[in-house]
Amino acid sequence: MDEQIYQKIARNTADDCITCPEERHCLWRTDPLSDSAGTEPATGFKHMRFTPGQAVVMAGYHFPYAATIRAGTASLTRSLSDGRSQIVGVLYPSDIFNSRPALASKYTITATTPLELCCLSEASLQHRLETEKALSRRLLERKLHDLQEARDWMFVLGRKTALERLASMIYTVAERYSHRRQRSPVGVELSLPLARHEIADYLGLTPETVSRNFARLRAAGILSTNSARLITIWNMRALMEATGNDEDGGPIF
Amino acid sequence: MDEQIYQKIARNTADDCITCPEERHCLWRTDPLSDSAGTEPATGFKHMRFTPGQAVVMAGYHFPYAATIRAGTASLTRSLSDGRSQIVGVLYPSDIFNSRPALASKYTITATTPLELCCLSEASLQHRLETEKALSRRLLERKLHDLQEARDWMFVLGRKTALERLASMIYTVAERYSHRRQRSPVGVELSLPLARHEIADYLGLTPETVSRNFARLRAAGILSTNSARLITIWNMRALMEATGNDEDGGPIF
DNA sequence: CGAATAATTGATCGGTATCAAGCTACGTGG
DNA sequence: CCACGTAGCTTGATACCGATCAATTATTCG
Repeated sequence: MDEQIYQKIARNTADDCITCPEERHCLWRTDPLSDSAGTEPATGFKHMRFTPGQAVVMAGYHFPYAATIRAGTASLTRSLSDGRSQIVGVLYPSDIFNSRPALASKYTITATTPLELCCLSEASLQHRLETEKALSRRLLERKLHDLQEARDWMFVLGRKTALERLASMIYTVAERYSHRRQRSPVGVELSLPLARHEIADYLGLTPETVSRNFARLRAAGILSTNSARLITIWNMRALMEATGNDEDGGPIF
Repeated sequence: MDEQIYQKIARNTADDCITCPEERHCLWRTDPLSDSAGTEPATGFKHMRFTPGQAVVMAGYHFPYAATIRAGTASLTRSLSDGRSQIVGVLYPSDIFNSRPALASKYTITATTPLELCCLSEASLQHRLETEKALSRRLLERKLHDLQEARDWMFVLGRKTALERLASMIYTVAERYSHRRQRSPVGVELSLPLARHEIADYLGLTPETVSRNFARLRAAGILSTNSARLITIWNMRALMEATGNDEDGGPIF
């Protein structure tokens, strides 16, 4: 897959960062404190859309852009030829992937909801990394955060029970979307970014076990499942307790 | 714990980067292509030693240095108050940790063998990040590598069997130390960086299960255990196959 | 409305945890 | 140098959680 193919996918020929819903958190934004602030309008972006289930990159292939998510969610998946697969990261709006576009991707990246990307070519990325001093620092901060997230999830996969894993995922999603979730009279309604089999691959479980543990959370009155993706959390406190995490992350003696 | 306490631990008052075994791979080295090359000799380092089992930092506490490993190994551990714990990373010579010394550590960092660190204070780190252009790029590359390692390990924890996990760990260690491992007439002898209970915490298993699977690898003639830490690998190919990984990491259709 | 796909529920199996008992290696002191 | 004690490692018996296989129900989409 080369750059030409992706040219055809691009829907927005004009750069519309001004109307971008993620403009404030976008890594590609020109820093107001930067030397080039104002002198050079944001340029060189390519916007792409993908439908749920559609692969953005296949493992082992080359995707010639570094990208941020404008809207929707995507998954990073590591697979084995025997069919086992594990989602090693879920990407939400403002997240970055493929930060070294020159190298082949080690993961398959798949849209899990309707997805909009904002892409920057290898050349543009290199140019901006050299001219915008703050960009590499911002990128480093972001990747340090991703690293911490990955390591936190290693604990979930290595040491938590099925119920704790599911509760952990739902709680994380609820926190991630806390600024935009819908409040119904009593509960908190939210749309999960993953289908059941994707949740299973994220939690290191089977879809059946995920289903059974949704049933347990329902039976405990913690949440209800309105449709496959849509749930209402009735007791956020109990959900938090079901994650198995300590009350506060403070030091332990 | 503040800087004064760590002053006392420091054994080497002089900067001996010239004699450092990791000098070639050290992140703190002054880049020969850098602007300040030669003008400013490496300075501001503090060397520390720790004995096996000794904690370098406790989770929730502050360690006022960014550090690289000169010699030995250390573990990054995430723990819960109910006793569950998971090693989320093993640090080898030339690895970096605590790259944001201003923040409290989320992990407990423990020496798993006799450990020698080369530490750089927050102030020195900031200074070097600002004056040495290449440093932040090198640090970013390093952290992107760590992130990939963490995600690869997520697959191990989420989807592999006990035997595959153990084989994966041993194979990784064998690769890591391939440049310095001892070759006996037939086998490859190597010293594991972790004790059994630490291996268990790294693999998301119990020490009993780890032991049983060492027995299985022994029975298969793949390796022998000379002492708790020292093993001889007789069949590297079979060990690789026991990891469950695909032959090559290429794309799958 | 009907077909295909996804999700749920049920029954059984198996792998790893747990509980318990030796064993081994190492350090300490006589 | 050896007796002893301790901690870590190994091995055994049993239990349980989640996987697997199978059937049913729900949902989505043409």
